[in-house]
Amino acid sequence: MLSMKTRYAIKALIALAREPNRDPVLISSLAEHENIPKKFLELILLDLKAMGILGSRKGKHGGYFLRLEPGQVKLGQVVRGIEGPLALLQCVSQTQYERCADCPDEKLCGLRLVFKDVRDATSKILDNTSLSDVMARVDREAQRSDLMFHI
Amino acid sequence: MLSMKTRYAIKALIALAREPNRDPVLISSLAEHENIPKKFLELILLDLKAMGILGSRKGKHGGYFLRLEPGQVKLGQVVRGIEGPLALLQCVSQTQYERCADCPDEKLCGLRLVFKDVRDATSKILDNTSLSDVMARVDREAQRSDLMFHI
DNA sequence: TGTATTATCTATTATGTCGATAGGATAAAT
DNA sequence: ATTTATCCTATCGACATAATAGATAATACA
Repeated sequence: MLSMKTRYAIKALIALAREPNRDPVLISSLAEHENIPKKFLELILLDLKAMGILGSRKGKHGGYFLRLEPGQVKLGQVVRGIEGPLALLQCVSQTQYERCADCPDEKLCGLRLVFKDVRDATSKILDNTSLSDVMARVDREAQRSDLMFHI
Repeated sequence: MLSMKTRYAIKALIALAREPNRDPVLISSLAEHENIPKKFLELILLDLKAMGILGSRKGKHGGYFLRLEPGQVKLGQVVRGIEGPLALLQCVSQTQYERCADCPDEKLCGLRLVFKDVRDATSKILDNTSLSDVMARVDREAQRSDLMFHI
């Protein structure tokens, strides 16, 4: 299961991606609109800034803003940065590989073979889905249900 | 990441699936061969028994044995039973669906749309991979590396 | 019947992570 | 200088994880 932290992170990013002029958005306003505890959100945004995804400005007219194009920010990067590796086993992680302590022969580990497939499938999706993809899907869905409503 | 418990469970199941005559295997022998803390393994096997996958016999000549055909035991079932839902979000879980507390409109949640795809991809793999599939892949891999050795 | 053998049950422990909060330090604008 | 905001460090309680301990119940066999 994804942690709250990761979910908040993605929600915040999508909200910031929807901001028209890349104007800085206040933490408090973001927290309020997205229903995220403010103090918790502070830490999350700080992380996202450290990852190079967000920029910030202090003082009046300050806040957080997207530093990259929404199409450039992939969910895979965000999840890895906040949550940790996508893989379900360390020994199949690309970014955080680590040998299993007790594994006698990694080549012959059945779990590893299967969960490598799982990881590949997961990263294939998350590394090819950007913030704009997510927004586009939501918008399409919104349009669809709006159409349904008018029948 | 998968918990140790789940990893131990799958390893134990594969070991039991390799047992030729479905003879009961001692917890202690299983624990030793698979490098699993014995007392911990006890609890795991108990769970697998409750799930109907294993049977057991007490006393002399007792132990645990597979109750189903290795081809019938899917990794998806095992992971769900020990670890919990495959989905990364409750709101896309088939077996443990639960609405997100704060979500204003589930239909229009971008996360949900993406992580439903991830769940589908994951369960497509794990629900179609049985213990015999895992064994077969390992055996094939063993043969391959054995061949390499003899060149 | 008795005894060794083995799984079963219940409780407990240590350690760590998660979600969240608190309070002050720092930087920018006016 | 003062206000406005992010930035930083520390801390909290609740829960999960990985493992251990010890007593109980069932079975085989002599």
